[in-house]
Amino acid sequence: MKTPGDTGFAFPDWAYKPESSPGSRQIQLWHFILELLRKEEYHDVIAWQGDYGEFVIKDPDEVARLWGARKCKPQMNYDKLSRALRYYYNKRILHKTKGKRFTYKFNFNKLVLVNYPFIDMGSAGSGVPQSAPPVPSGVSTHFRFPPSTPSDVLSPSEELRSPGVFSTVARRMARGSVSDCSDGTSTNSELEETAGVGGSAAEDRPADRAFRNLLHPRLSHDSLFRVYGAPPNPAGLPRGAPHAPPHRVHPESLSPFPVSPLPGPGGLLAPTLSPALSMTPTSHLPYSPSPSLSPMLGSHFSFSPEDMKRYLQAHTQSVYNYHLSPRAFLPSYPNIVIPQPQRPDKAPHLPSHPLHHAQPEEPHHSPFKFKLQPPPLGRKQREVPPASGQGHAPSSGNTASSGLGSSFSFSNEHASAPGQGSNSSSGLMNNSGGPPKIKVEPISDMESEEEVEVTDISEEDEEGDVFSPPYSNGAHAPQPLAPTAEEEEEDLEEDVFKAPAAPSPRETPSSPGGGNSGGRCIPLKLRFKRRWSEDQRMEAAGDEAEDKKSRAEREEEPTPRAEPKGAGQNGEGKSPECLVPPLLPGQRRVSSELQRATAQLSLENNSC
DNA sequence: GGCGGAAACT
DNA sequence: AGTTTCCGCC
Repeated sequence: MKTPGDTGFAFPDWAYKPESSPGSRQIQLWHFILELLRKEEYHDVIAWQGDYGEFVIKDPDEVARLWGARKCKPQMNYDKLSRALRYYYNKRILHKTKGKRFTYKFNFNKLVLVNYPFIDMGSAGSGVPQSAPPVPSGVSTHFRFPPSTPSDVLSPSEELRSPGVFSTVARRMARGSVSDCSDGTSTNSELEETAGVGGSAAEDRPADRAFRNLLHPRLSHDSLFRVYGAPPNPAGLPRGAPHAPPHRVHPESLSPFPVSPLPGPGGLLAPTLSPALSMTPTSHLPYSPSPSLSPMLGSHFSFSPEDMKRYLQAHTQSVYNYHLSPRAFLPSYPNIVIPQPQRPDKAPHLPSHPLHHAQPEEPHHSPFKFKLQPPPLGRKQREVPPASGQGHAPSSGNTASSGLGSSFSFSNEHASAPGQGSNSSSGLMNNSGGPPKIKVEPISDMESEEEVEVTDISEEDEEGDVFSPPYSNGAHAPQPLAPTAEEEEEDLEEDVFKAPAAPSPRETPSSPGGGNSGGRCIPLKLRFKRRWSEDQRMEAAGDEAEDKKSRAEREEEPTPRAEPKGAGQNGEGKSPECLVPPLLPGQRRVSSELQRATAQLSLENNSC
């Protein structure tokens, strides 16, 4: 079956970085989960399993303990942790794999969005997201993203996403920032605390040691994506191997790939195949390393229309192949490299020093020059708590340099905006408080329009929600089924996708030809931003569809009212999975759009 | 075990 | 906003 070497699920490294969580200065649970998942030491407590993004918590108590330690919440337990996890359902960051205990699944698409609400390719040499899309490791191909420099765009402070694989930890260590917990010392974040933090003082686990290993730059840019592949670690540690060893890792060579090593997945539960996330090449989609990509591989991108076009197309394709949502994906990763099936190991840039924590990686500059959205920097950076240092309170965080956490947050417009905002129960929805919100059944709005309607490539259908496979028949239009619930999820992604791509007829002031009205580069950004906002607005208006509660508030009028939510949530019914056939047409459309957009962008870019 | 409302906390 | 805590329900 697949290449043994690359087994494992790889999430983009940004996914592992706490900093990447938008708006949160502290590590978020999903980040933490990801961290644990990527470490072999914890494979006996939590491990990938089944489809891409699916993981099982083998030892709930331990996971809870670790989480509690991390957050300095000694009383944490699985019940609480799981509640937090459940909140992710609404956000669509996570899904529960039904029928399997303690098994959840990440929604990669969502994560992308969350992390890159504004995708920026880094202007002037700044960064492209270094992260990588999930790679179908099974196939030996892996993506390679051009490393980028966060530079100005996102976080000047560099913290945000460093090119390397490092997580905060590394950075922290490097800069000696404080950890969130009491131990104000250097703390290596993550796991370490486990040992020394919250109550369970040093337990003396190997974690420490292991932890350190984690820091290794094993994932250099190139290897990034395969993240869990088999790095220089043939020893037998199946790094992120998908299979779930009952205890510790076994070198066994189970099917390395996420296909579904576990029992059950096969056909039993539909959930196993989550189209959206599943990168499993074998599974539903024929992943074909599209040759088209090859040309661009490695080479850097130039903004010429041709390149752009090709590039985007390639991306599109690849995205589709991987079942990723181009919307989210494309813009993010301009230079995807998909190596032919070969040993991933050959990555050019391997970790130079196994033990060296420092990240060697130097940001390569990406050739890209435009940035889609200006990073809303600033804003909350200031929040520097009086480092109390001890206690258990989550103090500190990062003091000095860290300001970046916020960089990702949506700009104000979005923050409150509907597009995403949907969340659960909390106060959001009720801004307006009393007035009953009317829920509009959106039905098709978003797609109808101009842009791309790649509707579904996206996600969720886990059991219906993850991304639906392409319509093989070309005949079907996207989402013939129910435009309802699941569909709207995609909107989010669409936004992303659209934003950059489409020259909006209406709003974009900049004329396609002249491109910039006025300020060259900046206008572009603004344009995107506006565009984005608009899209969101539109979608919001229309999509509301079922989103359970999330939608309630919509963006209409912001009325800050602290009202205890009315709770009117609609029952959410999960639709049984419905796989949608592959959409070819959509794809095509996308390409067109992309091309057009590309052209426009190119022009503009040039002007810059 | 899992879900989700509600309130509180940071 | 993102949990944390508590709880009733299935």
